[in-house]
Amino acid sequence: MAAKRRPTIIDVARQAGVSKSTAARVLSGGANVSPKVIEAVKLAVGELGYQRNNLAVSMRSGRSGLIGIVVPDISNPFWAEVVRGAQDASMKIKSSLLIFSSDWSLERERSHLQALVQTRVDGFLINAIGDDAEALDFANLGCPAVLLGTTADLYPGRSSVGSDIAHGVHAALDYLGQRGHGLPKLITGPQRRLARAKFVTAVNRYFIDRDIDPTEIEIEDGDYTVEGGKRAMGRFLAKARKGEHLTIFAANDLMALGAILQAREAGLDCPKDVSVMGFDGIVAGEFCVPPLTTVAKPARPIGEEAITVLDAVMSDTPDVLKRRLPCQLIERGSVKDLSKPIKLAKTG
Amino acid sequence: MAAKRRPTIIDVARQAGVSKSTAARVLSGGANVSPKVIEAVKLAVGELGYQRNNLAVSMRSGRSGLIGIVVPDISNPFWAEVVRGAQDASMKIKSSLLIFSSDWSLERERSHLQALVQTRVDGFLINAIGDDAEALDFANLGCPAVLLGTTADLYPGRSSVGSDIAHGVHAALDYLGQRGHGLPKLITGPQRRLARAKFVTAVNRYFIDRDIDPTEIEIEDGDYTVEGGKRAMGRFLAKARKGEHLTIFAANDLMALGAILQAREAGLDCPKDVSVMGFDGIVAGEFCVPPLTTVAKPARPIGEEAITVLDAVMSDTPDVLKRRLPCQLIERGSVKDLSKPIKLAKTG
DNA sequence: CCTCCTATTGGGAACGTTACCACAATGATT
DNA sequence: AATCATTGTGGTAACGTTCCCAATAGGAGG
Repeated sequence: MAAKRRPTIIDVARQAGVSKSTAARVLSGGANVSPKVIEAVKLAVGELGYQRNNLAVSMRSGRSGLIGIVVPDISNPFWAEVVRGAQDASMKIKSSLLIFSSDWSLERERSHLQALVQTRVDGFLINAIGDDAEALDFANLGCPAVLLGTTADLYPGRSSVGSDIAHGVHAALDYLGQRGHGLPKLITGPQRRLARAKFVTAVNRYFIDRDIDPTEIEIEDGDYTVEGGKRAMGRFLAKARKGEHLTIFAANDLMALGAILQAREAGLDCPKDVSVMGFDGIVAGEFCVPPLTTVAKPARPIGEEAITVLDAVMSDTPDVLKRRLPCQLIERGSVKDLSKPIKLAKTG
Repeated sequence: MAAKRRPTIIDVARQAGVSKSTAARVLSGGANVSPKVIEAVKLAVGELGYQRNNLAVSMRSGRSGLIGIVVPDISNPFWAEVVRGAQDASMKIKSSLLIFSSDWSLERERSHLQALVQTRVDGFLINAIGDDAEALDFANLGCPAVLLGTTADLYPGRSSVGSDIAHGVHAALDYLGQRGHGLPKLITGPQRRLARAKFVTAVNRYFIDRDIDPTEIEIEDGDYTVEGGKRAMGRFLAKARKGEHLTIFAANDLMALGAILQAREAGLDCPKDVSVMGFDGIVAGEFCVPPLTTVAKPARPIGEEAITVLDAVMSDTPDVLKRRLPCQLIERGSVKDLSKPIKLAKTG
């Protein structure tokens, strides 16, 4: 088939009987155009079905209206939510979102970054994979960037938006304390990672600030999966005293879910025999039994705020903005109330 | 700060002491270039940190390397998974993905579509919102498109990729039959929507093909949310006979989850008193109690396949491809096995 | 020595848009 | 009546790339 060429502004101008300068003026809503010309051009646009070629505009203006976002995995509900927030916010600044999943691979991350630069995005959001030495060097990219999440602290010169983990941990531990729980046992992420260090540090700090020695806190490592949570819980159960009420604080919801499942398999009931506090706020926690009490990270607001900050960075604001959005405790049903001093047979 | 301009191929050429034509030849790996020139140009590229400007390439070549995808909501786990599949597949054809959420709004859909056309995407994937009269007219867009999901049938001239709902319904009903269940009660989506019609039709067809009259099947409408599922289940429970084992087949997992929760609130146990079959395969169903038996739509393969088909369409293949990917039954724990105590007598 | 062929290189146009400048026509001001 | 500002319009360059064509050099063959 003939696959007829898309009409350009020149076609519009010819159809309207004016020069392309004049047509461009009409299209950009510029002043100083006679009413009859405006009408003629708009008519021509309608007849031809003219659609502005943003590629040409981008090249000419040096602004592509494209924003990149690189997350570990877009199919992960948390990151999907972040992307959603970013998308909503970028629509407001008339930009489109280009997404990439790095799959926690440094190599992919690098390749995505190159693609972004070559596409001439106006800026990008990224959850950087590299944790320390591997940390990627953004500086020479010469492109506005805002970091997402915890690893942002490794790049002091870059703006970032993440959740306030210390605040979330604080809220969770406050809640556990109110409900009469002592030192919780932690199920964390893999060792030697910044995310884990931040979580553990926040817990320790909380107790130190209250003159409580946190060194006795038991920790088992997971890998942020349900299976990892089950295994960690299995280890806790193996060394637990008979009849002891276990209080678990998991570093993410999937591991918390695993802990609950593992307890059930061991014949223990949550929240009667075991209390579990999660960290994330994924939807799955809403429907499990018992529904998971957790600390929700503000995923969507993180995405929105990141775009706002990026917009500021793109408008060559020189200062570095580091935003930490507060987490929110979501009380559901996986933590028992032990605060009643009298031992009683509660309605389970 | 000076914000120095990004180097162009002209800068590279100057640095290497050759013309831009020659530099371009080297960069495109073209033949007929002397070895020393190749080396000089590559050196210059390294020194200057030259990155090809894809905007210019796109304009010149008429191919942007951009693919759009419009889904109802990227934060919905199902669609996130589809997007992930599309992303992986588009990487293989060296394209980047531009995402948009339509939020089931026709107006937004239209605006996104315009943005896509103006960005000069090479093609796009879309889960069209319009169900009938509202159906969007893609034809005049003059841009390769592949439709995602059930509404694709409304556009006979367009290629599409979706799940084989009839196949999934078939698998689910086969399973229920094997486990000794009779006619299930249906919790469907809102009336007067194509998706609902497809679901109900598939159920009816299944029974008619087996000489079973499906007209007695009870249906309650939901809205694809947990709350909607709970309300629908509440209505079923209100009219259920005492001691009757209820067999529920929900048109999506969230409503199935709602049904389970509602049953529990009514003091009924799933799967002892109530059996629930879902449809979707979302992760939340994996961790609820009981874990949800469901039919998983092949979300990621749909995304991948859609890009493959789009690639074919973009290479001006004239034929229309309509792909239906098979669903997969995921047996977990929400359907009771009634086949042992009761001998099923075939009616008809 | 002249011609032809090949290998290598440079020049220029084109993709579609916008911004700037120049120009003409009109009306207002001196 | 001459000058000036205002309004409307058209021409052209530039963004960065690739592709086509022309041009040059050197060597081979007559």
